[in-house]
Amino acid sequence: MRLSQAFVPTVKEIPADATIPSHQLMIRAGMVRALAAGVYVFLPLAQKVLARVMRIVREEMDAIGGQELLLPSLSPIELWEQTGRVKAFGDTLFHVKNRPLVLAPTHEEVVCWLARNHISSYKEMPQIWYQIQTKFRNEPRPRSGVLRGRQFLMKDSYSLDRSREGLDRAYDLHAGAYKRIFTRCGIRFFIVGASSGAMGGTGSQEFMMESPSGEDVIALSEDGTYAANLEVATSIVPAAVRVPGGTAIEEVHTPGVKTIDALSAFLKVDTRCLAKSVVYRAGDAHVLVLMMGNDSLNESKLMAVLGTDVRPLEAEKLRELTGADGGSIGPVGLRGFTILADNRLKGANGLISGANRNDYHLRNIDLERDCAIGGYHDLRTVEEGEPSPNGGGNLRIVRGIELGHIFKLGTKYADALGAMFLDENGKESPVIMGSYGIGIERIVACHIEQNHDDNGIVWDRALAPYDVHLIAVSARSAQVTEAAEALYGELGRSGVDVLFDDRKETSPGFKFKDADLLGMPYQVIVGEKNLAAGKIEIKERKTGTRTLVPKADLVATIQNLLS
RNA sequence: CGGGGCGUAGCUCAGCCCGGUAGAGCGCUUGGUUUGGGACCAAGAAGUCGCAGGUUCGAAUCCUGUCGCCCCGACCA
Repeated sequence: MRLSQAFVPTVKEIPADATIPSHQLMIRAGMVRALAAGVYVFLPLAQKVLARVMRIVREEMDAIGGQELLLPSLSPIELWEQTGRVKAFGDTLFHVKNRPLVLAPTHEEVVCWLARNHISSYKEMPQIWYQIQTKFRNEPRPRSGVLRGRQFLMKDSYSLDRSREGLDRAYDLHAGAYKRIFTRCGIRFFIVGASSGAMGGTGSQEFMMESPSGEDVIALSEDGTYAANLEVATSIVPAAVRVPGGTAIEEVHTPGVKTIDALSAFLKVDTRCLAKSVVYRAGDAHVLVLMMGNDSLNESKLMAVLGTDVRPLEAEKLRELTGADGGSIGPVGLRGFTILADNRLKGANGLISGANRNDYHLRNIDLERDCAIGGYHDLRTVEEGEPSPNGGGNLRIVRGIELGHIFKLGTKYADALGAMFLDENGKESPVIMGSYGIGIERIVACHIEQNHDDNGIVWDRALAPYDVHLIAVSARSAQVTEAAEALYGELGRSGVDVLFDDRKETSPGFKFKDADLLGMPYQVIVGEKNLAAGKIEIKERKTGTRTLVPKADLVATIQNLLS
C-alpha cells in the first residue's frame, strides 16, 4: 500500500480524551476514531490487525475441532426471559424499542436454542461451536479506548457435551487453544482462577495480562504458580486463638472510638483480638459479617456465599435495627440479622466487638458461647505480602486486563431452555455446556500496551498490519524514487507485505516519525547518500538497530529476517 | 448510580473570574524555498463558541435546564 493513497490519519498530538498508551497510540497511528462513547470506527490499519488476530483465533479454534458459525445479533427477548437474564443483565442489555428483541451481549441463549432444536441424541455430541462477532453491552461506563466498549468483537465458543468428563475435556482443549492464541499474538499473559459470577457454572479461569490500566485485581505468588482474581484469592493467615477458661463478657466504655485502629490503640490490644462488624443488606435480609481486626470483607465472596447481591446497609436503617451507629455494632444479642463470620475467627473467644450501644464495646466475647453464628466462610480479601496458599512465596497484588474467560457452565441454560438429549440408556438429560470468550479488540490493545515505546507502536510480526515500512527519504530525488519504486515492486512480488511511504512533499523527519509511530517490524530506508554507495538501510523497529545492505541483497535479507 | 472535570476551527488549547462584533499553534489550500528525525516564507479558507431558554442595550463570558464527552468510584455476564 502506498501511504500517499492510504487512509492512515496519523496525529502528532496526544488526544485529550485518551489516557492509556494503547488508546492514545491507536488514535495517533490512525487506527481508530470514537464515534460515540464506547463505539469505535476501525480504520484500514486497525482492520488489518483485527484480521490477523481473527485468523490466529480461527486457526487455533479449528485445531481443537471448533466449527465456526454466524449468529444473529438480534435475538427474541423471550429467550432471555426464559433464562432470567433480562433481569440479570438489567440495564446492560440493549433493548430494541419497536420489536420484542434485544441486541445480544453474548450468545448462550441462541446456542441453547439451536441445541434444543437440533441435538437430540448423545451420539451428536460433543460439539464445539464458535463465532467471532460483534456483541453489544450497554456498559455503564465505557473506558480505556477499545478495552471496554459498548460494541465489541468477541470470539465466543460453546461446547455441548453429554457428560461432565466431556465438559472437562472441552474446557481443557480451550485452555490449550487460548494459551496458543495469546502466545502467537505476542502477549505475555497469565491464567487466574476466577469467580464465575452471574454467568453461573462451576469452574472458570481468566486469561489476564498484567497492566496498570487493568480493571481487575489479581493476587499472584512470587513464583507465578498461584494466580487468582482478588474476588476469589486466598492466602495463609493465622487464625484466631482460643484461650482456655473464658471469662464473662464485660462492657467497656470507649468514647468516640469508631475504628479498629482507634479501638486497638485505646484498649492497648492487638487488632487480632478485635472482631469488626460489617453490615449489609442482602435482598430483604440483613447480614452482619464478623471479620478479624482490620481484615477487609470481600464482597464478591460474600455474594457467592449468599447467592445474592449485597449492598452496605444504610446508616439510618442500621441505627433503627441496632440502636447504635457503625463502629459500635457487634454480634452479641443482636436481632434481625443473619450473622456470618470469616473463617479466621472460627471458634474464637476472648474477642472484643461492638456493644450495639454507641461508645461501648464488649470484651471476652466467645463466638461459640455468646453468638448465634450462621456460618463460617472465607470472606476475607487477601493482602499484598501474605503467603500464597500453594507455598509459592508471598502474594503480589497487581492489576490486570481480562483477555479471555473460560467457563464450565453446566446445565443452567439447557435446563432453562429445555435443551435435552437421550443418553445411551434412553434417559433424557440436559446438554452440558461450556462457554469460552476472547475479546478481539482487547488482544490488539493489550499487544500495544505491552509493545510500545515513546515513539509509537512496536508490532510483533504476527499482528503487524504490514511486514515492512518502506521509506523513500527524499522523494524528489529521481534516483531515490526510482530505487524505492523498484524495491516496492520486488518486495511485493516476493510476498512481503509492504507499506510504502512514497509521499512527495513530506519531509524525511516526518516520515521517520510516522514510521516509528505505526511500528512495522522493519523499516527499509532508501536515502540519497546510502543509495549512491549502492546501499539500502534496514531499521529494526524493536531495537532501533540499523544495518546497511547492498541494494541487490535487500529482498533476500528482508525475507530472511521475516522467516 | 455517587463524586469530579470538560464542550470555542479538523486536532491541541487560550479567551469566561471582571459581558462590548472570535483567537493562537498544529493541520488544510495556493505560490515559492527546503528534504536523514514531526522544515521555512508569504497569502488564504475554515467556528450556529454543544443545544435550548432566561437576564441584559449587548452573552463564548452571567443564570436555569438539557445533551454529549472524559476521569475516579460502584457495576462488569
